[in-house]
Amino acid sequence: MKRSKISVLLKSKPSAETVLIKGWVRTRRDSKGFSFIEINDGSCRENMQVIAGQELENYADILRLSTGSAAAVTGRLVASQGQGQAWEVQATGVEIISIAPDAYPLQKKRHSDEFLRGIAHLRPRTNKYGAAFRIRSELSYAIHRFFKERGFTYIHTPIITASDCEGAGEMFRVTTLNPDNIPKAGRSVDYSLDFFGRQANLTVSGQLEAELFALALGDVYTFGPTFRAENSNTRRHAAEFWMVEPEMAFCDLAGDMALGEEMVKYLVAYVMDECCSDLDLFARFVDKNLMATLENIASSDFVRLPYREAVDILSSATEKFDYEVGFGKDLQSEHEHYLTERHFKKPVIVYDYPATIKPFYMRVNSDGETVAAMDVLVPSIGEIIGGSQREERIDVLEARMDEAGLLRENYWWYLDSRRFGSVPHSGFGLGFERLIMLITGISNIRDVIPFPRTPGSIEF
RNA sequence: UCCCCAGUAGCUCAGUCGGUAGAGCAGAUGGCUGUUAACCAUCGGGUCCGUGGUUCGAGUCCGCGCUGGGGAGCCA
Repeated sequence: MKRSKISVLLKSKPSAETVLIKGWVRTRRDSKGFSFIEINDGSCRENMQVIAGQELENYADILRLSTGSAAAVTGRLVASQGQGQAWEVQATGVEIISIAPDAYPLQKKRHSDEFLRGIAHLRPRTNKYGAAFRIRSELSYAIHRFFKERGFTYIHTPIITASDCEGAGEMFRVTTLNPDNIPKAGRSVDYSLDFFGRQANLTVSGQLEAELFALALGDVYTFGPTFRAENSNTRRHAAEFWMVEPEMAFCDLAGDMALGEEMVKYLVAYVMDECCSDLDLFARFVDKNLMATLENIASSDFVRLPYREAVDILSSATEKFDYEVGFGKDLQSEHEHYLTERHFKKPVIVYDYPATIKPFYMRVNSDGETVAAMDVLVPSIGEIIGGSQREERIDVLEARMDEAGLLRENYWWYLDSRRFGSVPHSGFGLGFERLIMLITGISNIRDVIPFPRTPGSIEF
């Protein structure tokens, strides 16, 4: 018989038909003459309650099924006589696939996130992490669907790159040179002997490559891993994370902001519609205000706030800040929190930042001192999207590169895109893990990545 | 990288003024019951993170280190 997923069985109609389920024992409760076994197969948060009677020939063995053990159960799917679940399986056969010894670290009680991080190979077997990673999967699908519905083309930009993308952060080196015997050309490393014949790194952004494809295919996006070797030790940073980067030809900053807002709302609404059961777990046990927060995001208009006005608001706030506010200074975490959580109480898009604090590729505004940049700030998480209209005028772009100390010859291909058929275009980067944090209420990025990489931590 | 906090049973934690180790859950055994974080009883269970020091005596106080967490910076 073909095995049925519990998620499918729970949605089916009563038929008393014989089914086969396979999964892991979450808990077992014995009664006189029979035993209740809760089986979870990972297809959904809910367990299937199995009734195993003493008439089963291996009943003595069934009583040894401990939490974490694996079993295959054949039986009739019937309406449950008890409270708490609609369905149950009256077992006609229980095959014990494997018994988990007492040393199994997961118990049928709440564990701390810190403890579970230490057993990242087992934590997806818990309700909370199973739900988190199912939502992560659903969100990935929703991202592709969002762009598909809008005619975007999915681009795979390179993971290994030679461009040091305007110093978006420290980069991981990619090399096949022997660290114990590095070839030198004079005092510096002779990269001509390295695999690619020059210095290579893991990508910190697919943006520059995505721009080239936007200027060919119109609307494109990337969705893949990104690497930052920054020594960041916070609940919002990881060395390896996933980023979504749409890039649109013939699009200005207003269109960029509109897409960012539309996308965040779409994804929030998607999970609210499609992941009710998993989301409910987070709303009940992780963040009591989660549903109100999500409804607020899905239904309210995001504030559009020029950087200058943000500075004015912060300057006249009665709140005391540790960091000074002023034109030319970047907004600090405390400022973002104030704007989204206390002043506006909803997502805020700050735009038109001073050119001095933004990278070379952002389009210089007519005032000459600001650039067409925008950050989408959300309560609790802070910056979830950073984007801009790109500088399409080659003379301005080259001047900005010179100011930033970047060598034009290293970006000849990027500059070519402005030389041949350049058009206004815009894009942004959305931190995928931060989005999951926003939607689930999970407060640490290490808990929304299956096997997180952070400074000093790469066990799994 | 900086600042702060924590580390005690398999897990979550308590441990008073410095006086020699506790609870709940988990486990084992028995009982009861269409149960549902099942329940009741009994039992077993400790390198108090490591190291050095103060003291008659350190889980407790002090130094150093390790690990984890929170905040900041950087950013998504």
